Amino acid sequence: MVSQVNRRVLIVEDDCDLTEVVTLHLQNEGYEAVATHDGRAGLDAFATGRWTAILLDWMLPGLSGLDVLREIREKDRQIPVLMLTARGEEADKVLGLELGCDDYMTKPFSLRELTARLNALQRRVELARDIALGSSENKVLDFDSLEIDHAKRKVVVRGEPVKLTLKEYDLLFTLASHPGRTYSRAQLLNKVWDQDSDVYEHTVNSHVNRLRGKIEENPNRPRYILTVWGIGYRFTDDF
Amino acid sequence: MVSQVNRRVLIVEDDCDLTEVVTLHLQNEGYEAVATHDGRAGLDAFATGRWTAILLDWMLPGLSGLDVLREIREKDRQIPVLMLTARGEEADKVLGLELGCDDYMTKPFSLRELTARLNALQRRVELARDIALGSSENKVLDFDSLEIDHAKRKVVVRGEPVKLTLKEYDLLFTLASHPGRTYSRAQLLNKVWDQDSDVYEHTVNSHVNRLRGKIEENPNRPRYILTVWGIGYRFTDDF
DNA sequence: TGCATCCTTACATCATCCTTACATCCGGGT
DNA sequence: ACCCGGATGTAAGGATGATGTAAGGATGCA
Repeated sequence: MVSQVNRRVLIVEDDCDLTEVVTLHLQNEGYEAVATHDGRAGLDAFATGRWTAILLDWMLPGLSGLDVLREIREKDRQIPVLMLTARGEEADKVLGLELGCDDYMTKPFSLRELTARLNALQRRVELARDIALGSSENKVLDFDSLEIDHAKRKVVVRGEPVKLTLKEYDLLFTLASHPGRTYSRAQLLNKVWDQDSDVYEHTVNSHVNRLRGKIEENPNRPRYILTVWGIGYRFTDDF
Repeated sequence: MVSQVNRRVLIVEDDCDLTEVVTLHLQNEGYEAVATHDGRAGLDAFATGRWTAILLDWMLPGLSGLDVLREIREKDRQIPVLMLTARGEEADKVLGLELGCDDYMTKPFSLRELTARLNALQRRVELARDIALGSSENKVLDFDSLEIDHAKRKVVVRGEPVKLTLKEYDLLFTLASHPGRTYSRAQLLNKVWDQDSDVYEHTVNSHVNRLRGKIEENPNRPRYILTVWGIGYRFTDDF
């Protein structure tokens, strides 16, 4: 599961039964969730600025959901807003989305889908923040003394950068992406080599051999790339 | 209306009638839209790196939409993906969203809602990019003996100002903006050259060659602009 | 027209890859 | 325990295709 550090959702919805269910469910999913029951209270809560997302009902007593959305967007263009509504009218959805909400769900909705959509939204803003902060978006596979930085296609073994060729790298990355999973030579040919290149399966052995020579301490007693006799190869899952 | 500069959508959907309608509609809305009709073609198109969003069908011949999503997310965690599907199953939606798509629509859908959701997604990433750029714009990239002043488009190497042509500068800046990241020639063509200029990939080599001649001490043993064999080029990150 | 820049082209050079041949290992049957 | 056949390990070299390089013609702008 993704790191759900400090996701705090403000719920603005007048139906108390619904808010209770949603609140509990989101709390179960690791969110901090607080409900308010009309637009004014919602805006006051929003003003505290402690929220990472907002769940906003369309139909509210007093200020409408749209009014609330508008006021929110005047102050904060960034915070993700997911609107809820009993109406399924296309025109309403379009209007809501154009006014700056990020997603739109029609009642009745499934709690799991609500959570999933909320998660997707939170993931996106968290990603954006990470990038803005400069922490690279690199996916780095990190095994005990073997690191694979896929964005840079760089491999470091026991502290030393290692120069791998195209095929060597692709082969390693494919295997290391699913530690413990066994790939036949044919499967590796399909993944690493061109689809229709007619290449001997033995070629895989050859490349595995050179790869081991570069990343294993004892190539004849490999620790990372293991042979599955009669089947193929797998990356170890001893981590 | 928000600045709709260069929104380019890649559509991956096997139903040709549908893609045609969607393509036309999106073009009407100011998008550049191109359709591919199976997963493999979609991934190939994705690899060019010229898209700002992806519209992805769940059911595809060959690779499934989920497979495509997975491969896309391995390479790019950022690009917004909107999934389309005939199924309305909650479990599917949840799965898709958890695997990293940003929104999910069930067929049949309204074109206006599709556009609205796509707009909302694009707005969000553009916002994120603006924020990210705001913090790094006008920055002077300063490598050990190579300075790039982007506001002035001036480059100084080992104390000496160097005169670069338009393309040379754009190429250098693109690469140097993300040290360590590898760009394929196709990606560089898309970033540095006009989108639809049909230029040989070898042209990139040619420019890299001249650029090296101007900024490298030993052009045949480059220190800044490195070749990634079989892939493309990258700016060194040895700083 | 003159100039700078760019794209193409042709050719040289180089890294990588596939193959090949042979050694070694494994597992099952006797 | 031994042997055998097939699977795997190993290393080297030529073929292949990618990249480096330089020159010249095309293009656009002053």
